[in-house]
Amino acid sequence: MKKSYDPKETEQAIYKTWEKNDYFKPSGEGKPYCIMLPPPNVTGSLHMGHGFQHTLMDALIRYHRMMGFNTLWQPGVDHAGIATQMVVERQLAKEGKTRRELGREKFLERIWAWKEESGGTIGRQMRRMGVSPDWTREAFTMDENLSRAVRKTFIDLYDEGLIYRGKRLVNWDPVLHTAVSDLEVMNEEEEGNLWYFKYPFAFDQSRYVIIATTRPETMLGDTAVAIHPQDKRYQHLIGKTVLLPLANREIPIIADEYVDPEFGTGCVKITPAHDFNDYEVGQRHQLDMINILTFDAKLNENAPKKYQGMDRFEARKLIVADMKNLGLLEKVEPHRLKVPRGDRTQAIIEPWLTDQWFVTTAPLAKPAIEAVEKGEIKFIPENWSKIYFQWMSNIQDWCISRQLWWGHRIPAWYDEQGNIYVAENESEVRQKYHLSLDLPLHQDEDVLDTWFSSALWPFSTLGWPQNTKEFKAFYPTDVLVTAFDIIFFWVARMIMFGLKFTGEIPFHEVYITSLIRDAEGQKMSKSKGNILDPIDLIDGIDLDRLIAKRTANLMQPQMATKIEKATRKEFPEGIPAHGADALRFTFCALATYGRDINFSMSRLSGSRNFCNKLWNAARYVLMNVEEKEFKSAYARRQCTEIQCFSNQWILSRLQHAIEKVHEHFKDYRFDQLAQVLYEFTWHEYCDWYLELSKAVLTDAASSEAERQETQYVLISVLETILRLLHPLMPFLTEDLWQSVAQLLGKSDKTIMLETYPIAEKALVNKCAESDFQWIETIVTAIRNIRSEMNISPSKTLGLFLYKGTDSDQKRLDQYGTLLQSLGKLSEIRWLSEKETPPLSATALCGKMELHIPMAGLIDRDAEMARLKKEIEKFTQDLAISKNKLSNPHFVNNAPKEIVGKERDRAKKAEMALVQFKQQLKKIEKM
RNA sequence: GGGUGUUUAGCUCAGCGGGAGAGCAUCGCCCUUACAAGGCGGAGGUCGUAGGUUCGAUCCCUACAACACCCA
Repeated sequence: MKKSYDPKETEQAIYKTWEKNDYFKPSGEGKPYCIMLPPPNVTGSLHMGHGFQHTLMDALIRYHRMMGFNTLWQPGVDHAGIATQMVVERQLAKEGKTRRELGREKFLERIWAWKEESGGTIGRQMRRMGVSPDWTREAFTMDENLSRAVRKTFIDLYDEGLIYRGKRLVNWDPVLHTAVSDLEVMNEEEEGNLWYFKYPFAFDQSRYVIIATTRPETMLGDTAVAIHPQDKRYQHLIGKTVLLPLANREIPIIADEYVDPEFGTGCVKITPAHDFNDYEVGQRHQLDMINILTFDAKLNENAPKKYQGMDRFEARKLIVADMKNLGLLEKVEPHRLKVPRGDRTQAIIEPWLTDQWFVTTAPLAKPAIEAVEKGEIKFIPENWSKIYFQWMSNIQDWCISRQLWWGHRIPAWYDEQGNIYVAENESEVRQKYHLSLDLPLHQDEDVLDTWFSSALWPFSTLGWPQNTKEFKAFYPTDVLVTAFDIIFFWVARMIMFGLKFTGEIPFHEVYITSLIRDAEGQKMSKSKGNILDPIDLIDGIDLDRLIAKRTANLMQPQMATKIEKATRKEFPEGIPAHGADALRFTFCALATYGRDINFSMSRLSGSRNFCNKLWNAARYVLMNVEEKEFKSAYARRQCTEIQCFSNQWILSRLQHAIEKVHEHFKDYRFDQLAQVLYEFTWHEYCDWYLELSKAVLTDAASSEAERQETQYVLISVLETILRLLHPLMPFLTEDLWQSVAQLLGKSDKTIMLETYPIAEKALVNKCAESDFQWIETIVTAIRNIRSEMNISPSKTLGLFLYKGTDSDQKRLDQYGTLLQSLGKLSEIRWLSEKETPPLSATALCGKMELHIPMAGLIDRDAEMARLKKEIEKFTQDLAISKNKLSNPHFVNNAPKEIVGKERDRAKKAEMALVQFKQQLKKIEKM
C-alpha cells in the first residue's frame, strides 16, 4: 500500500464497477424506501448545492440499502422551460437569428439537439460524486409518459373547474415575452425617482392636484386619481374630474382606502392595467383599463401617436420632458423603490394584461395544509412548517401558462368564436365536445410552467397514472430532501397535486437542507465570481484555470478584474485535489439544522486528512495481520469470548458509536453523524486502540491467543468502521474493504450491499471502559509531565505509585505492561504506605499519587510552576463548590445526584490541594 | 409594515437548566518502525446587551441591538 491516500487512482473505476453490476437498483426485497431526486435542469451542471444535497440523499440511500430496505433513488432532470429556451435563443442570436424566424417546429428541434448535446453533463458529474441512484430509471419531465401525466392532470383540473383561463394582470417579462409566476419575480430595492406631476382639474384648468409617481410613463394609462376617503385635504374633490395631461382624457377623482395619505402628496394616479394595486382599485370602482404597452414593453396604439413604438424608458424621458415644458412638473425627488425583476433575465417585469391560464389553489391548499398540521407530513427541522403554513394560507392562484415554445403545450383548442375545448388531443376534443370534423380548431400556443410537471414528479416518475408495481411499492415516498428556497415553488405544489391526484401524501418527511454559501457567507453566483465547482474540489484545479473559469461568459465583463483579484487572494495556489469522499464527508459534517452553510476549505482539507488517516490505519492493520496466520486464528475465534482488555474496550466503544450513528441517520443530523464517526475512528480507534494493539503485538510475553485475538479485533473493528462510513465515503471504504473483508472470510463483491452494523449490547463492557479511563488518566498525566518538563518522548521514565487503593493495585497488576508501553516507562513501582517517594514531579489518579523522580531530569522551576497552576485550578474549583454547598437552598432543592456530585467534587479538590501543596513545599526546599 | 432565523474560542460551527465542546488556525516538543495530510502536550470564551423566572441560566421568559432571509 502507498504511504498516503490517493483518491484519483480508484474512484472512477470503482464507480464503473458499481454501475455495471446494477448495484443501484432496488433489491426487490424488504420494506420499500424511496427518495425522489429533485430534478436538476437538464442542460445544467452540478453546483455546490447539488453536491451537498446529493451527498445527503446518497448517504440516506446507501444506509437504507445496507439496512436491507428495498431501496429506490429515482433520478431525473426537468426541462427547465425558461432557462433552456433562453440558452438556445442566445445561441440563435449569435447566428443573427430569432426563434420566430425559425418557427416553432425548427426551434424545438434545436432545443432537443441542445438537450442531447449538453444533457448528460449533470449525470456525469453526479457519478463523480459517487451517488447511487437507479440510473436505469432516469426520467425527464418531457418523456412521453410524464407528459401524459401532465396532460391528464391539466384536463382533470379543467373539467373540475379548478383551471380557468382569463384576462388578468400578470408579471410579464418583456425580454422573454412570457408571463412568469409571482415566485419568479425578485423585488430588490433600487435607486429611482419620485416625480411630482400636476393634473389640472377639468372644470378649471388653472388649478390642479399634484400626484407623485415612480413610473411616469404609465400616466398614459391612468383612469383615475385616488385619495384616501378620510383625507381632509382632498375631501371636496371626490367626484370631480381632472384632465389627464398629454393623453387629454378626463378621469375621475375617487376615494379609496388603498391610498396612503402620508406618501407623496396623498394623491395617487391609478393605472389599473399596469399596477397590481391599481388593478384592484380599478375593480372596486369599475374603472376602465387601458393597456398602453406592447409585449416587448413599447408604447402601443393606446398611447398618443407621438409616443407609440417607443420603449417605456425612452417614453419616460420624453414624457417627463413634455410635462416640464407644459409647466406640469412640480419637482423630482430621489427615491428608493422596490423594482421587480425576472429571476432569469433580470429584466424589469411589467404588470401586463393578458389572457392566461390559472390554477385555483384554495381548494387544493386546504388538504395540503391539513396534511402537515396532522403530522402526516413532517418538516425537518420542524420550524419550516411555519413558513409553509404562512405561504399556504395566503396562497394566490397560480399562473401556469408561459408564452414559450419549450415545454408541455397546453391541451386546449379554440374554435373561431374563441370557445375553449380541453382534451388529450384534437380528435378527442371533437369526440368529447361532439364537434363536427370540419369545425376549424387551433391549439393554444402556450406551454405550461415547468413547475407544473415537477409537481407531479413523485408519482409521474413511478408510472402514474398507471398503477404500476413501482407506484404501488414506492408511493408515498419516504423523504424529500431539498433546500428551503423551493418550498413554495415545488414542495407545496407536490403536496397539493399529490393529494389531489393520488389521494395520498407524496412523502412522509421533508428534510430541508441549508444553502451553501461561500466562505464569507455570500450566495455563490456566476456574477459574483465566487462559484466553486464540486468537481474542481474533487480533482483540484490550478489558479489560472480557476480564474479563467470564473471570469468566462460574464454578464458584466467589467467584473473580471475584481473576480480575478479575489480568486488569487483566496486560492493563491489554486485548489488541490481532495477526492470525492473528502468532499462528501465535509458536506455531511457541515449539515447542521441551520439555514446557511459557509463552505469552508479548511473543513475540506480536514476531511481529506481524515481519509488519509483511515487509509493509514488500514495500512497498519494490513501490515500486522498476515493472511495465513490470521485465517486460522479467525476460525478459532468463532467460538471464544473476547479475552483481552484492549479488545473488550474498543468493541465496547464501537457499540456506542454504532448506536449514535443510527440515531443521527434517523434525525438527519449528518453533522453529528460525521462527528461521531470521526471521533471514534480517529481518537479512539487510531489514537488509543492501535497503540494498545502495538503493546500486545510487540510484547514478547503476549500469548499466541492474545496476539490472534488482537489481530481479529483490529481487522473486524476496521471492517465495521468501513461499513459505518460507507454511506458518507463510498469510494475509500469500498477500496479498503476489498482488502480487509477477505481477511474476515467475506467473499461478497462489494461493501455497498453488505449489512450496516447494528450495535450488540452484549459487547458493551462497562468494566473495560472504566479500566481504560484509569489507564488514560495515568498515561495523559505522564505525557503532560513530559511535555511541561521538556522531556524527550524517546527518554524512558520511572514511575512510582503511592497511596493507591486495592483496586489501583489490581489494575496495576493487570495493565502494568500496557502502561509501560504507552507511557514509555522503564519501570513502575508500587510504594507501600511506609515508603517515601523520591523527590518527583507528581500527578493524581483518583486518590493515587503518581511520582516521576526528578533526579537529573526535572527542572525545579518548571515543576513549581506546574504545581502552582494545578493549585490555582483546584482552589477555584473548591471555592465554587463550597459556595454552592453552603447555600441551604441549593442543598435542599437541587436533585440528590447533583448535590452528591458537588460534594465529590469538593472532596476531590480538597484532596488534590493538600497533595499539591505538600509537594510544592517539598520542591521549594530543594 | 408582517414573519422567520442567527448572535458561543482568532475563523467555521455543535451543544445545553447543574463549571462550555469540535474542526481549522495558534504555541511548545517530536521525522517514535500506519500516518508530518502525522504524534504528544498546551493556550485561548463574564456563550450579543439589559432585565426576569429559578437553589442554580450560555440554555427558559421579556425587552433591546446587530446581522441575514422570506412575504407584502
